[in-house]
Amino acid sequence: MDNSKPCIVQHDRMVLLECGHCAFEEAREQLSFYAELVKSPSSFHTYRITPLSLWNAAALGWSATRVVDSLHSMSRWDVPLGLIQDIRDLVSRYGKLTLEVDPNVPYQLILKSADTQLMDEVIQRVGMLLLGMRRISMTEMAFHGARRGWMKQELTRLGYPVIDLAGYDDGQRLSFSWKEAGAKESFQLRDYQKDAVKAFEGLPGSGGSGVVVLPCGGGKTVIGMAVMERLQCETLILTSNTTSVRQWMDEIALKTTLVASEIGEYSGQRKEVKPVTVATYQILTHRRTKDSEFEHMKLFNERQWGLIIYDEVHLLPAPVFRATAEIQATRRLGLTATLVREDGCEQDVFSLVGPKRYDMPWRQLELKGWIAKVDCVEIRVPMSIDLKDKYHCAEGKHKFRIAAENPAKLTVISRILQQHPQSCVLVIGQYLDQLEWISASIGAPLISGKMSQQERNGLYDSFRRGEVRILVVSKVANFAVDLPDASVAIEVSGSFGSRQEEAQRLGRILRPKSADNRAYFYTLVTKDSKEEDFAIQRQMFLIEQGYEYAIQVQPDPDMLTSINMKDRYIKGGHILQ
DNA sequence: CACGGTGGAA
DNA sequence: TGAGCTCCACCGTG
Repeated sequence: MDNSKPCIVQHDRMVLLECGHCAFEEAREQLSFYAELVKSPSSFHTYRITPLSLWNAAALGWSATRVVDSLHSMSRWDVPLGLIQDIRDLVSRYGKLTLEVDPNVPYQLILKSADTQLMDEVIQRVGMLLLGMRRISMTEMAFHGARRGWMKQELTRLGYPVIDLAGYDDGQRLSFSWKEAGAKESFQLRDYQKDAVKAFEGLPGSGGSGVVVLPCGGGKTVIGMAVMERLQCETLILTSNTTSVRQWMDEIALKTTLVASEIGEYSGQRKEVKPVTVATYQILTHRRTKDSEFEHMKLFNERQWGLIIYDEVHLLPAPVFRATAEIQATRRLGLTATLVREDGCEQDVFSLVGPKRYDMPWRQLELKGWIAKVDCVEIRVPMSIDLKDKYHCAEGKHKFRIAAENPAKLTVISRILQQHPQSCVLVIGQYLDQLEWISASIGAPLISGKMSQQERNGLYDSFRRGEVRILVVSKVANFAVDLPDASVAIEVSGSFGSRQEEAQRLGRILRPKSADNRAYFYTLVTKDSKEEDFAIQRQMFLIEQGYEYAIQVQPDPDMLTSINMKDRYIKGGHILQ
């Protein structure tokens, strides 16, 4: 055993990383390339090496040897031989199969592999299902190009992801450029943004489809536009909501020579199809009734798109995968801050949009000063004795809510507000009752989905101007792209364990700060309740990105204090000005 | 036809 | 494990 090493590598593909070890940071960085974090109890982070995590590494150019060497250099004991073999096997599978066009038969593709045994297996496994597929030699199989996406999906499921070299249609040409240097709007791509664009383009023949992972505030729209600018073609942009649709349109009009008449909005309100069209996912998947057809999917074929951009690709809904399978000859760029999905469709993103081409760890952007340095604190707030009784008597499904709405959280909120007397603060939560109560108690306005868009905008503006220092916000914070930036966020409750949600919320305070470039993220969790477990699950993604949550445990309650507090509220008095 | 409100879907 | 929010289509108004 070698205690100078931070990891324990197990034969079941799990890797335990000791927190607080002096080589922790470096090991975390290495693991982030080829493993995914699955658990993070206090003393050891648990990573899992999965086929998909290895294939994404392979797509970034990692060899099996490099993965094994990396593990070996961090492992306390010898890396299990079985695991080494697994890694060699899995990594080698990536690219055993390639997809190319048949130079002789139009619309025909050829699946190739030097491994004839593998070819036999593929024929056996997918051959029956696919009409018109035929073997043309020991190492080659031909099929119709319309099945390209379907084939890639099947082969990934089979465990042999194919490298797609069949190329792309360039689509209708569209000439434009960045607004010229010297103009007021001119700007420079940051180095990492240039790298991301280059990584997406790949070497000639490869690239042209895949995912770029960047934190909130990393400039994803800029990367999308930069890819468009390189390709000079008509482009379809899909994104999550109408505000984001307008943002894309505004950004494009502002930074490029494209003019408004060339940029269309395809949403519930407008149905424009122009050389650059921005649409919501929701309109594509909209159906009048449960089993009528998707009437807007035709958008994919309404023009000769040369590029499709999937903004927030982690939200891509299942029916859009199906449509995506049919347009594999079109270049595809996925953009996201968190490639993790809670529904296990990572594999479909991988096979249909493409592998991860670029990933910038959040902490590296922080070091360079592109985003704020954030202190994350988890505060464990005990329940009063009354509440403990209520909690233990409640049925399973009510327990979580009782814990989440623990009124003792209010004292902590007040204390935090006092600690940051000058800062702009967002109080973010899940339950409207709780938020209304908090809003009334601290005398700060509440923004929820009930509030009209106009009223929201008014409050956003006051907040931006500094007239309102504290905003209480519901789940609107998860969606509202126009919510102003703050430097302190207090999460008072959250949903079961959505890693995405936590990332979104942290993203609200990541924009660089003028003075010391620091921000604070507090998450309030009721001690000894189910909420603790969900909090851990939520935090997973950010821990994977290298954030650490300092844990503060509040002393057990003085029962009188919390009763007093409730009385004061009921009498309508504000606890804090 | 521009609205605001309602109900269904995810 | 479920509450909350958004988006879309429809249907009234004036």
